[in-house]
Amino acid sequence: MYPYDAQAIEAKWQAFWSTHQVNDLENGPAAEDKPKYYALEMFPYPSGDLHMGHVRNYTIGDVISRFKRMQGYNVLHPIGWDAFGLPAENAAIKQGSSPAAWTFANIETQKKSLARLGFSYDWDRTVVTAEPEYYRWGQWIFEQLYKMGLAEKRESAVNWCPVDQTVLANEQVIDGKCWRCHSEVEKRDLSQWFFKITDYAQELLDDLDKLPGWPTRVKQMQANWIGRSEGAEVDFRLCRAGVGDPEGHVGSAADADDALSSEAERTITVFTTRPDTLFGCSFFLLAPESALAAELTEGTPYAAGVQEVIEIAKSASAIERQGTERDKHGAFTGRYVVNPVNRRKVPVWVADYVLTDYGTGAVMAVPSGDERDFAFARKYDLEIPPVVLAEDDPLYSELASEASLKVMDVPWVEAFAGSGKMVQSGPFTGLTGGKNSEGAKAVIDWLAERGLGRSSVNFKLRDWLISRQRYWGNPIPVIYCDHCGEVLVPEQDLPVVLPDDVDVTRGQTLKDSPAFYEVACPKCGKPAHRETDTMDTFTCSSWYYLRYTDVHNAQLPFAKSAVDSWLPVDQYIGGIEHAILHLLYSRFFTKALRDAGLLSFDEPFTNLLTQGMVKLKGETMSKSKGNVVAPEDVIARYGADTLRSYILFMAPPDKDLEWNNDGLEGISRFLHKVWKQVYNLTAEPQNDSPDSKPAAQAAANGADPQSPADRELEHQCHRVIKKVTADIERFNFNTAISALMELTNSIASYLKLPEGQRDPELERFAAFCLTLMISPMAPHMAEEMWHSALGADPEESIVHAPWPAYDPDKAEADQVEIAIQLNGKIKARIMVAADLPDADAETAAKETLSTQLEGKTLRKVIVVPGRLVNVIAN
RNA sequence: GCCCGAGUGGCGGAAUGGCAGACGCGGCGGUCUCAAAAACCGUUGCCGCAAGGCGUGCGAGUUCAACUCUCGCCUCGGGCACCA
Repeated sequence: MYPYDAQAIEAKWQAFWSTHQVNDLENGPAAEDKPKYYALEMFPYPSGDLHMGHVRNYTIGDVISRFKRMQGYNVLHPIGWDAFGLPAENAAIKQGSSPAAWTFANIETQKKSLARLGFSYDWDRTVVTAEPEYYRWGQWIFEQLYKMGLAEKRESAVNWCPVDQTVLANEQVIDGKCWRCHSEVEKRDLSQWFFKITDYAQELLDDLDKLPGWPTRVKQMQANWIGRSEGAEVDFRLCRAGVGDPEGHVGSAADADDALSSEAERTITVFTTRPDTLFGCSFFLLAPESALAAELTEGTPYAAGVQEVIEIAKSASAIERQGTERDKHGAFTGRYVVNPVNRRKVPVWVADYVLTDYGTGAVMAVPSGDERDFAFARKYDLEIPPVVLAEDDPLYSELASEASLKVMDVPWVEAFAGSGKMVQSGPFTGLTGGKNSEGAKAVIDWLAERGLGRSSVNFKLRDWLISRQRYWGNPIPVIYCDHCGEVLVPEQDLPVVLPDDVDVTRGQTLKDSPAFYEVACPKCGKPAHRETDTMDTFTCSSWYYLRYTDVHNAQLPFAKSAVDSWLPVDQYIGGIEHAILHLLYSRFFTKALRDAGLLSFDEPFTNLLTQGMVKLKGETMSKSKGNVVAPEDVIARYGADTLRSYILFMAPPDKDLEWNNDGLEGISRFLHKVWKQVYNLTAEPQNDSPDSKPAAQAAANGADPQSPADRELEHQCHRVIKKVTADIERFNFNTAISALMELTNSIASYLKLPEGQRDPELERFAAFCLTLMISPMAPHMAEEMWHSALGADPEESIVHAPWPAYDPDKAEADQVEIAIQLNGKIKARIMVAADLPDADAETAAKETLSTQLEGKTLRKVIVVPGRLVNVIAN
């Protein structure tokens, strides 16, 4: 035996794995009879070297990959880089270099670190999104989506980050701030490219049910984000201008008749989830910045009021967004609409809490049933007629059978938004009211019969804004021609290559590269210019997992046969921060590409593991806080195997991990112990069998243990194989390592026996088990022991060794300790045979408790085999 | 406000409704050593000399038996939030 020198061993085997390409996927016929397994970790963004979060993510994926390989799967385990994006530009500006130089240098750094950690990637399948071989196909996919009507350019109010000088998708605005630089996001009206993810809103929601292997938390977050609401559209007729009282209060039915009969004005449709409260609608609201509000008030004395609300909304947004209770602002427009259900004439106001881009931008206000409308009505002194009441409300007994509106104001301090009984609601009075209630359905039916409304569904999800006014991204393959308009770059001209003559350090953009910008129209040949926006980096990461299956394809982004045989990803692993962003976009891409006929599955990731963060003293590690533990420092001191094992052992993978240097010492001690034991176990003089494969032989033959100590060690080996196998399958890596520690403790006891009393075959078997089982976590050390202690074929890697099997009989103990309870309280523990019949266990328990049972009446005896006997007596 | 999680020794954490605290860290005691480190051995939930008692955020309930299931709270973490 020689001392465990992690640095030397790790360098040696990393070189071996690299030259022998042990982790490359065998695509040959030999692999065809093996089941496929696609293990994937979210690829890194190359911003500097790897941090502990990466190490955790990739260690988990590596253990799963190695384990599955040993179990006989054909494992696809690739890596790549999400290489476009703003940080590269910012770094380039800061350092006076180029985004490409910075990015590719970081990729080299990370590549070395990944190799230094011993991760078993198929390096032949690496994908880098900033390389034309990859982004070409991103452009191609854009064109497919365009042809399907899923990509379009349109004018819209969009999120604009003034610091990063670009627009942002809804998903990239967190609490009103830019997800990257945290500056306040503004609204701007711009013409931008969108992917129509909303076309898939319903399917994206429904198919969450097809993902039992995803954490409920993530599914819940996506469901919230998609935000489906069921309800109805209701048509309100706008009264002719000049009708109504100037106060802006509810008018009479006669007024309404007058307004409607004299001139059929336009219809304004609203969306509501509470059609059952329609009778309680006492005013009507428009978003202040809506075109309709401007149109209705233009040239009237009310225009100034509306303008004021718009100003308030703009100026106060920063502060008010932070507050829990935002003050509401509104103004009367001078106009009225007619409530279709009772023909009451209600005033139209603008209110800053009405969103332009949800529903129709217009709202029927029911102050008695909606908190916001209630607050607005109180502030502007508008009527609050009660229409849905809780049955224990004192008002209810008074109004239970009242069909017409009598009570115009509720005495409450807040709105009642719950389920209750409908009152003052004409023919619907007495029905149950509430979301999706019988009353709501009855009102929808009534409206639908008369053509005044219809059931409807709304989503919070917005289309995905993919334009970015930045250089370092995938160019949008579109040319603008004065004659032909918007023209796609012909497929044979792809990729549109990102030019390298743009100097971002001088604030240049793609427009400043004439060679890029000035171009002939592909249709008419006349001078035209290219789109200068690039695509959101999330478009690059929405399909990289497909490209891995067919990285070198020069005809297509991937062959259908390749993705259909490898996908969906069996296990995806990454951080919770992508619960909505990347994971929602990727699901959308998969569905869109399926509809384009490019693949034939519905969901990209069957199982998802969201790993917890690595923290130091309760805080997230970050360079700016200066509380970073650098992986390279830990590797330099202890080696990669120790770091990997430590990170697996300290916490279950989905929980946050608190960094602790003492724990690191502990795991290091454990690995040294394993090393020492494996060499001690195999140090016995061997029976001169140089040619055979002793390890495999030991496993096949098993041992023939004689002594109780032999039987105990053998049992422990089988028990631990069973446990470690089950634990890794459930990703309980921490308890898998605990079980291996237990095995080393058993081996330590066995090794205390004098040499003559130990069975060399059994010792080899124990060494064999320990080495194989630790190999997914500590692969370098395992590989060294596999060869130098267990005598494996010098050309073969432990990567390809089969996972050890256990004998179910031997995995169970012969003797077990059972608890003897009297009335549920433990009184004694006794050793019995594991297969002791219940009747005998009962007898043994009664004997044990004989003195305590004296003078008592036996009521009942419960025997749980192998665990306990509970005697009930009094 | 709404929706998810999570609360177990000094610490990280274990427990298909069946012996709470596996495993590790730390602590204490010891062997070896001139000494220390390393290594190894023993011990370690709390109170108690002991017998024994108390213990999984709090309060009820179901059960022979509850960390685990049910109901009602408390605290912490996360997500969403004027979505009609």
